[in-house]
Amino acid sequence: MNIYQVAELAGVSIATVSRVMNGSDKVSEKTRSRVLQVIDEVGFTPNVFAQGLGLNTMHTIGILVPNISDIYMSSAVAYLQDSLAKYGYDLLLGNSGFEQEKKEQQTALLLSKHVDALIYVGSTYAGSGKDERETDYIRRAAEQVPVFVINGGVDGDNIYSSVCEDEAAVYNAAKVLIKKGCSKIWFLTDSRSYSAIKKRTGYERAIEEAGLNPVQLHVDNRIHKVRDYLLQHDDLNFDAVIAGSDAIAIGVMKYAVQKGLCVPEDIAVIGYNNSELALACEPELTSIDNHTEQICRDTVERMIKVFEAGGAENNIKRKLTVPCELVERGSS
Amino acid sequence: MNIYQVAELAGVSIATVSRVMNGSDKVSEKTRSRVLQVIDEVGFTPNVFAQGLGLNTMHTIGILVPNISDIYMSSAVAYLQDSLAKYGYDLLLGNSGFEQEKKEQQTALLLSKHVDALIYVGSTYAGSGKDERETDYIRRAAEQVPVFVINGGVDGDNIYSSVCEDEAAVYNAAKVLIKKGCSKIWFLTDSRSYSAIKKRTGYERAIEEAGLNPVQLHVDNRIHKVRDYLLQHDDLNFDAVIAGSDAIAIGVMKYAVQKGLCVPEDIAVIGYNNSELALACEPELTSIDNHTEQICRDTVERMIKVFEAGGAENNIKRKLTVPCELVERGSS
DNA sequence: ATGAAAGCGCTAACAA
DNA sequence: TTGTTAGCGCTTTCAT
Repeated sequence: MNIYQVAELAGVSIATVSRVMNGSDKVSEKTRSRVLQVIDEVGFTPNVFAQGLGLNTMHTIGILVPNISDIYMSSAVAYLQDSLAKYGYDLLLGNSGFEQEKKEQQTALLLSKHVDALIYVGSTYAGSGKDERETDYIRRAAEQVPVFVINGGVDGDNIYSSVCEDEAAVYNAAKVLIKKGCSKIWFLTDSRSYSAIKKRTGYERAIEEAGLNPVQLHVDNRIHKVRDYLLQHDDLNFDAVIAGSDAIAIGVMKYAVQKGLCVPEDIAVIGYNNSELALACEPELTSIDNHTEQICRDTVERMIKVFEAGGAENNIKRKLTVPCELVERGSS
Repeated sequence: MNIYQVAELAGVSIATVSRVMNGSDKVSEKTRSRVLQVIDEVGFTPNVFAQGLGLNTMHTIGILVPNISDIYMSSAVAYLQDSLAKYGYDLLLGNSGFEQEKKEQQTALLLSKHVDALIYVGSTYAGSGKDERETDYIRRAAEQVPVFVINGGVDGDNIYSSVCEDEAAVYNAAKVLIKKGCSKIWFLTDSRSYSAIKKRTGYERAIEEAGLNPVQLHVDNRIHKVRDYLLQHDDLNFDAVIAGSDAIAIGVMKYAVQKGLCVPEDIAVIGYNNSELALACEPELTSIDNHTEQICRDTVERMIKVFEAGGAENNIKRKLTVPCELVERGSS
């Protein structure tokens, strides 16, 4: 069923049908209702390809995540999907992994589908901050469509980012541990991304201010991997750990169990993301919540505004900063 | 950059460029390499809308999940995405929730984007099994594109489903508990879907065979909700629980902690899905693994076969049955 | 092996 | 208010 057949049945031209479909006000009530009647009867839906070919949009947003099975990413996608649906946008999903090449490749792929905007979820897309060229592909993408980066700062025209105050969050978390009397506080992370660096900076600042010694370990973001890694080293002597994710934090708790140590008495543990995992362990995990839901919803709101501005000069904020919150539970 | 400009630069007609892009063998080596050269230089990518308009496909698969932030669904999506990418397919994602109306609506939406196939993830799409009409919208969708249901059996033309042997899995799990001496084994679930019913059937069969008394509770799929629900009732007397999900199982463990009961000595617990949550708790959770990864990969393989058959009569299995596996850990 | 041209279904500019 | 028509960029059939 296409627009020609509908036009025929309604006894009007295709232009009129198109007008009705697009809610033009230059159609008489009579005609409109007749056309709507036919549309309804035959169940006509416009062909999105034909629409897209002319308008060069399909009301679809491309979303890139490094790993959709990560509980943090998948919640973000859920929030985005929910917000986008309210504005009638669909979601084309890419899973890019953490490698530069795949990120670029997936970006090209989404762009080739003519998405209306691109949303990158995760600080991995902001690169390590060492080399500007790491994020060049994002700037290139931004030449075609507005780009949004969730939880990562990328500079450039047509790029809008939201970052959470990871540095302050970890700084505060470390302070809390110090105040509780911990003196050998270690920092465990799985990533060398932009946000991982900010976290570390906050960590080091707090530790050094207190005249303590910062120790950082690099581990996999998997519960058992972390536990096993720690068990293999017998030169460990920390009395607290701040982790770059909840899974890592729980890995530390597993290590404690094996060693017969108590959390938080012998080892205090603080995780990151405040995911469902934080509620699963015992004691439950103190975790830094970076307000993903709010960031996602704000991002969609900004996106709509950018669309409305239509590429014109606008005063929409390029960089949004969102505070984190330390959710204290039994592990600290 | 479009095909006309490429043709111009290469000094050939658009037909030839099109042939080169599509790997036709009716192009001389000379011409081919000249065209490829130009394509590469100018970075030409064919417009997918124009392609789609003619061919009515965009090499995109629609995936529907009830809740992408659920760890089980998001892993499934990750596996699907990964397998699909190998065949050059992208993924249009819909989050439908559990309500009939939204499911139908999202289905229509994905179909309107002319996806090449539809994949439903989760037994919720198989309905409760009480009323055939609940799944009519799936059969209607299948008139347009091949439909695949992961973890749910739906009958109909052009519909391919994979179900795991939930009944046998729960039956065996219950047997294991009985053998360990448990006599008050309860079943907790959050769902009334097809697979929930199969699980219950397996549970009841094992319990009744042993001359015991089946008790089923209906709860939310949230750790703390389950714990609080149980805490509010003081007429509970179970010595084992089989749960419809890992989150529910962990909720039970939380209840045990509050009550000062030991797992598995006082209460043995078995979860479902073998997700990351099962590793986060202490003791770690015995859980039924329904081999999502394998199901997802098989589904994609079957999809490709269906495409190759091109709607012709084929002997591709309509219903795939996959066994589950009880992964025993400390909680049972 | 290559080119010309029709057609895919829609939107929007222009005419009436 | 309504209709006519020219694109949008590609694939494919039919000539050559």
